[in-house]
Amino acid sequence: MHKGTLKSQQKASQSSWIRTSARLRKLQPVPRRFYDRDPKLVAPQLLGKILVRREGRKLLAGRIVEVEAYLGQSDPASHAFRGPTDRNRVMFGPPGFAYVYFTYGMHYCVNVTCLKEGAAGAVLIRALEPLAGLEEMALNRDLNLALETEYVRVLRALTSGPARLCEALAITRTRDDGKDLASGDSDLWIASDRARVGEIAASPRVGITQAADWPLRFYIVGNPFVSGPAKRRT
DNA sequence: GAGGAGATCGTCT
DNA sequence: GACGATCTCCTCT
Repeated sequence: MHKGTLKSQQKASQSSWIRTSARLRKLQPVPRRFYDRDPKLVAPQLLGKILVRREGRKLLAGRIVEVEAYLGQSDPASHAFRGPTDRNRVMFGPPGFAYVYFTYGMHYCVNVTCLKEGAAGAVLIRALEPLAGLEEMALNRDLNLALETEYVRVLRALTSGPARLCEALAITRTRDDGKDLASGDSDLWIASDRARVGEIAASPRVGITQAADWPLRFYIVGNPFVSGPAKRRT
């Protein structure tokens, strides 16, 4: 996508969301039964849903544009492959909850749990298209959205990656691991505005060494907020 | 634009 | 003690 096009489209999208942010507060969370299925089915249908963070009176929100499915104890790449531990305990609980883990000594990543209690599927949220609370997200990421010349680059860097989006939405293990994402009473939840999603593609998951060729990464084709180099985004 | 290396610490073996 | 569901910066082409 042309940089100018991205900028104008995003600004239009953002302003329309600011006008309708009251509507966001009224959106129903995606119900728990949605997650009570095979992560392979949940993952592509999670695209287009909205991850919402409440920070006091402010709402930070982004549309999910890239995910990965992890199949639990049948998946060598899953943290749950070797059974329950202190770290992955949430994955073995009921569906629709946040599994937040810490990796590479400095990053958090967030999953939503799938399948009934005892089975450990999850979907990793890899990228968001920012919709509301962009200034707060930039602040959380220690980035500056005010620089006109840097706007497009900074905008894309806000939430295009699993650790980036966690930083933007201030998601940490201490604060959010085990949080109910299917409840509007939570300060972190997933909502649906029934927006149309474009073409969806599947590819191998990123950054893993086991089951590295399983096509369990799903993303919206052509969306500029999908993570990774341009050749991986389309 | 592509590729490589360093950062940094929780988790697991 | 080794590794990792990552990101950023720097160098090279």
